[in-house]
Order: sequence, then structure tokens, then C-alpha cells
Amino acid sequence: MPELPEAETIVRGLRGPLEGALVGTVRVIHADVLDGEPAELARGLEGTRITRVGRRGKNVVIGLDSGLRLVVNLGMSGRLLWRRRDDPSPPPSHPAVSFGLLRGTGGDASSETFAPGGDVVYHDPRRFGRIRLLGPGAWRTWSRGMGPEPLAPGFTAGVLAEALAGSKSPIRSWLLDQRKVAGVGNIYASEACHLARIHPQTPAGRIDADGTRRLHRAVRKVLAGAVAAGGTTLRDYRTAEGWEGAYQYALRAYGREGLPCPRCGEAIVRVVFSNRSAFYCPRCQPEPAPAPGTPVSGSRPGPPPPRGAS
DNA sequence: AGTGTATCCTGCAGGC
DNA sequence: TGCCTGCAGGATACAC
Repeated sequence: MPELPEAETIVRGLRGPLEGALVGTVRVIHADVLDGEPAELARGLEGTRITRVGRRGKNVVIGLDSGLRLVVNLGMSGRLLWRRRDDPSPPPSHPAVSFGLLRGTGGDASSETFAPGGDVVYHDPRRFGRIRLLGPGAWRTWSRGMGPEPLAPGFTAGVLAEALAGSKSPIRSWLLDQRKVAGVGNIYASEACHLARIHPQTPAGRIDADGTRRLHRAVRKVLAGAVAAGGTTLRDYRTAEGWEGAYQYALRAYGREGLPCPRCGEAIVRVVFSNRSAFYCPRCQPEPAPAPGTPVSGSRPGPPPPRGAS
């Protein structure tokens, strides 16, 4: 579910209430979302101070004054909700983990007093999400295993071109690989390909220089636009405050099978590969030219050529 | 290096 | 209304 824009929106909503607060009691309702043991999580969190809330790819990262980081991957249906103590709305229906927060109420550093401020609730009906507590070394290893942040200044068209080179993977699948670029999921992969006028099954390494520039611009424009809209709510996603995003109204291709392409009016097509749907416009995003040596599509020349014939 | 399949789960929409 | 099937924003392991 949540991709980079959704994680970013959640992070922005959590910063105010979380940064500077002390973690109170940790409750684990469904231990299967944890990487470790519930007691381990409680030991690592309780009594520590949250120093900053950030993001890496699709993951929400909560930094603690102990040097540990709580890394939350929301999977398909995860939500990270902030609930004030006096929130009258019904509690989340599928809490998996929650922890209370204590806020300073005054006094100097040695006599500071704290009061309960509310709860952070990790809600996840399908429980595909993962919560892990990483020390500095494990964090570095984990973060280095992930590709560049597509909205960071360092992610240039040149960087993208270099990463694409040599890959035979369809560009939609390539974009979903978190080791290549961090944070792109199935919605924004389809959207970026549409905006860049690149067929989702184009081999990544065969996108030319102009196509690479278009794709680079498209990835950033789509992600930044979705961040500005507060993310895309199709069903599960909510902000930290429980609100829906608005980018679903701006989608150009994803989920729009049979509807007109906003650019040319042709009906959007859905194709399934690598077990996931991709949506594209067959007119704006033409089939990639066949690789050199590939027989022309449609001609079935009977028996394949003998081995070594080429 | 790639692809397809299965797996982890629940909820929801659609067909009958 | 109930039952069934298929589908869903992710990540990973496996066989080929």
C-alpha cells in the first residue's frame, strides 16, 4: 500500500506530536509484525526519548536518543496513527502495536515532569507490515541496501541513466525494486511510466537518453505531486491524523482500465506481469521496439532455428 | 539475471 | 442474505 508519498505524509503528521516526547508503555497485540520479540521491543523503546521522525523509501523511521531506530514498513494495509489522549473517535479496529507518549509539562532538566499525551498506534489488518528496531550498525547496513531517494538532490538523470544501464528488467519491475530506487511502488511506477510516455514493459537498459530524462522528471514530478496531495487513498491508507489523501483524483493511468487517457483519449489498458497489474496508454506508451535479433511479432516461423544458427 | 509462483493475512466488491 | 471467487498500495523465498 503506502509508497513514498504516503510514508512522507505520515512522517509529517507524526513529527509534531512525537519529536521530543518520551515513550511510555509499549503494547504488542500482534507479534507477527515484529522482527524480534515483544519484550525486546518494549525494552528498546520504553523510557527513551524520540529525537526525530524521518523516512527512508517507504519506511517511517523513528530515531531515539539511545541511538536505536524504530523502522516501520507499512506493507499493504498498515497505518501509523497518532491519537491524542482525548480523541473521541472510535479506536482503530486492527491495532497491532501501540505505545503511549509522555510530554514534558515543565520544570528544568533535572526536575522535568511528564504527562500522557496520547498514543501512537500501528494499525494493520493484513499484518504484512514489519516493525524492527535497529542499532547504528544494522541501520547503516539496511539503509545502504536500498537505492537512492528519488526526491533528494543527488538523484539526477545521470544517476538514473547509470543505474538503468544493462538491465533487461521491464522498467515497471525495475522501479519497484527498492535496491534500485527507494520508495516507488505499483501506483507511482505506472504513473511515472505514463507521464514519461514509456511502456511499462520496456527493458530498463534500453531506454534512450531522452527517455531517461523524461522518466527522471516523471518519477520526481509524480512523487512530489502525490506528497503535496497527502498521498493516494484507494482503500486503507490514512495520514497520521486518520485523513484520506487526495492524489487518487490525479491518477492518470493506475486503476483506470478502459477509461480515457488524459493525454490522448485512448482507453487505458491493464496488463499483468510479475504478478502485478500495470496500467498504460497503448497510444502514448508504445510497445518497445523488439530487441535486435528478435523475430517480428506475429510471424510464427514454425520450428525454432537450430541451436547456434545465430 | 529474469520470470512466475507461492506465502504471509484480512476485507471488500462482484457474481450468482 | 449468503457463498464463492478474485483482487489489493509489499516483500521475500523458491524453482526454473
